[in-house]
Amino acid sequence: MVEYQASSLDRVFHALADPTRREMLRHLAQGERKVGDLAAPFTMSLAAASKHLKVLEGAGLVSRRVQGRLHFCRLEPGPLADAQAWLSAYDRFWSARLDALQALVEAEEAEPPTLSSRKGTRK
Amino acid sequence: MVEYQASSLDRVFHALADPTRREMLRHLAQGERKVGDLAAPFTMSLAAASKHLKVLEGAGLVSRRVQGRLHFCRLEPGPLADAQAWLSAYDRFWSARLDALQALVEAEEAEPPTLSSRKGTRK
DNA sequence: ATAATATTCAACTTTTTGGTTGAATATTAT
DNA sequence: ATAATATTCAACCAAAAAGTTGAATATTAT
Repeated sequence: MVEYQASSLDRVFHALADPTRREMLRHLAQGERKVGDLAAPFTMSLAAASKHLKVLEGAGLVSRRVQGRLHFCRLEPGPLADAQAWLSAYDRFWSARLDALQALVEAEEAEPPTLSSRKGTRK
Repeated sequence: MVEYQASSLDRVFHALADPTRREMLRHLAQGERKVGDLAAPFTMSLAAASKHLKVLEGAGLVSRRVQGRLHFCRLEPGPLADAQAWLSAYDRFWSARLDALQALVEAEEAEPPTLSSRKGTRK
């Protein structure tokens, strides 16, 4: 292994690979939340939830503002945009796939099925 | 932990969280590749690279066609689209951020900064 | 000052991950 | 038949991840 340092994308995708953390982000999308509020929906201990939050922070997906004993977390969307940018390099693949499907459908619409047409009759 | 089964998104994001695997996808974006060709750029053993491929397959990101002793891998873009769909739920956050920036820039272009200009002037 | 609340920290456990090596399997070439 | 090639499999190892519990810290309320 000996990976001296995980890249930013490594950390972001890793952070997103856990359902607890994705759920936390979903809540944060509604606005700022206290650590305790973010932890509440889960059955795990508060310490465990706190660790998940640290992973999200480590990936830059969450920032925190401490006010007294309360820690308010907020969503930081930048790294999500980075992930999306990486994925968008592959857009052409599924758009190509969809284009092919659509072309098929349109061809069928233009030329309605006859007795000789094979299994593609829809609607 | 006790996670009885990882969800599809879990597997996809996990697969993307490793730079070796992302690099393999990048090569696969050029077209079909043999296992050996995919492994070649890396210093790790072939067995290790083969395991990475299995993770990609497990996430549905790669399929394989065996022809004699050659295994040809191809990119399966569907799960990437799923990941992108999940991320797109957060589009509004960074677009909001960018809109704010753009508004600032446009405001500066329209009305060049003066001594009295504050930061909130829009359109 | 004491108690309650919000959160982290430290130590520990179990599972998963990412890597190794050597042997096994299957296919193709000589 | 033998050798070379392409790939996986199995056993193992070390490090990281995900969880636990109990103690520590800091803040607010009584």
